[in-house]
Amino acid sequence: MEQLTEEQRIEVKRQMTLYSQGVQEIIPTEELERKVAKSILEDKPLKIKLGLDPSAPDVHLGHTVVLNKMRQFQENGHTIQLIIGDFTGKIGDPTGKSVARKQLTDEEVKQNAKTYFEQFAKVIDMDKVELHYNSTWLSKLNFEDVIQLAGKITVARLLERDDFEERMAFNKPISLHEFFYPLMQGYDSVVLKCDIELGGTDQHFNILMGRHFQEKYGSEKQVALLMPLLEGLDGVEKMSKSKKNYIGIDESPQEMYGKAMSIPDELMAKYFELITDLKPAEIKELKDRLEAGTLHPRDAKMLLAKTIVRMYHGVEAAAKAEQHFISVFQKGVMPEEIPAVQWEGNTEISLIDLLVELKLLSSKSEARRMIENRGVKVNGVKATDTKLEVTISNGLILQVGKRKFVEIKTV
RNA sequence: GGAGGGGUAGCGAAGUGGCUAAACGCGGCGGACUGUAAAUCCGCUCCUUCGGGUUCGGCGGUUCGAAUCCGUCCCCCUCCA
Repeated sequence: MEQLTEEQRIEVKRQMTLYSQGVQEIIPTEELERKVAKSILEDKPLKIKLGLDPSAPDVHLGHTVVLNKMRQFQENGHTIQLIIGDFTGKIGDPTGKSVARKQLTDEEVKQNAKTYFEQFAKVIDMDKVELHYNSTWLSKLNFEDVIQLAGKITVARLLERDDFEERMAFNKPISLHEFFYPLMQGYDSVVLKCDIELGGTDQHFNILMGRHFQEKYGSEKQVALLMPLLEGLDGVEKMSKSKKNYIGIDESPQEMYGKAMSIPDELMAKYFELITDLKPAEIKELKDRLEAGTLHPRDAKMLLAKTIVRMYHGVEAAAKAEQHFISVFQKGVMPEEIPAVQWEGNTEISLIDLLVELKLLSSKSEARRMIENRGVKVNGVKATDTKLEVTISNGLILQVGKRKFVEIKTV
C-alpha cells in the first residue's frame, strides 16, 4: 500500500466503494483492499470465481445479483472465472432433501452451459470470461488424493455448516458424501488460484472452505464476497426455478413487467438495489419519497418493472410492456396482442373440451371447476354454464383467469 | 449386530374394518376488493361419458366390505453396540 501513488490510492478507494455496494458481507474486507491495491500496483487482474450448478440453466433475476457484481469487476479489468460444476453437480449441494442426484450426460452439461452463456451474455462480457469445468481436475483425483484432501479438514469444522448443524441437532441424517461437496468446491479454488469467490450468502460456508484449503495447500487465500439472496415473487423464499417464484431473464417484456408488479411492496427497495442499474442516489431518493408518502408504491413498482424490462429488452420494449400492463390490467381492456392458435377441429364443441384441447387447462374436471368459479371468459363474456357449447369462429377469444388469453384462428 | 419408529393427495398431518375421494393446516388456483402489493372475504384443489372409475410405499391374501386386518417385498429414520 505504501508504494501506491496518490492517484492509485484514490483508484483503490473507488473500486472498493463500488465492490461494496449492495454486498452482504466481505470476508475479510482488508484483504480485498490489499488484493485490489496489489492488482493496481502490479497491473495484474484479480481472478474472480463464480461456480455454477450445471443442472439449473434457467437464469433468473436472482442470479443477476451476483452477475451484476461480476460485471463491476469485469469492467474494471479483472478476470471472471466461471466454473461449471459438472462434477460437483453429481452430488448436489447438501440440502438433506435430495441426496445423490441424477447424473447428467456430457451432452446435457454442454447444453446447459450453452444456455448459461447465452443468458449471461446479457449481463457480462462472455468473450472475456475464463471458463472451466471442474470435472477437469476433480475426476482425476484418485482415492488417495481424496483421502489426503479430507485429511486437511476436521469433522467438527464441517459440522459448523448451518444445515449440517441443524440436521445434527434434529437427528436428521447426513450422508457422508454430502461432506465432500464443500471440499470439492474449496479444492476448485485451490486449483484455479482464485482471488475472490462470489456467491450468495447461502454459499458462506462453501466459499470459506476455499480459503481454508488454499491455506492448507500453501497458496494465497481468496476473499469471500457474499451477496444477499433475492427473495422471489412470493416474498418469502429465495428466488428459484423450482419454487416457480422467479423472473427469468429470458422472459418476454410483458411477462417480466407483470411478474415484477406482483412482488410484495416490502421487497421493492431490495429489488431496486440488487437487480437494477439505478444509481444508489436515485434509489435513496425513491425510498425517501416512498417513506414520505409522496410516491405511490404502485408507481414506484411500475418504475421498477419498467427498469427491469428495459435492462433486458431495451427502452422501447419497456414502454410497450408498461402500456400493455396499464391497458390490460389496470383498465381491463383486451390485450392488443393475443397468442393465436390455429384451430383445426370441429366448429361445434363444448367449452370444457375446448379449454382442454387448447391446453389452457389440464383436465376436464379442472375446466369445469374453473367455469363454476367464474374464471373463464368467451369473447369477454363470463361463462356461467359448464355445459356451454361453443361455435368456433375465426378470432374467437378465450380468457382463463386474469392472464391467460388465446385467440383462435381458423384460417 | 441388536432394539424400536415410520412410509396417507404438492407439503405437513389426522384417520386403525363400512357413515372416507379420505378431517385439518400450509401451499396453489379462481372470484370479490384493489395498486396483478399486503390484509380480508367467498369458492375450488384425483379422473369422469356425472352412472361411476382409480387412489393411502409395491405385490398378494382375509372379508359382503380394507388406508385400516394378515403375509411378503421395497424404502426411510432413531437409539444401543
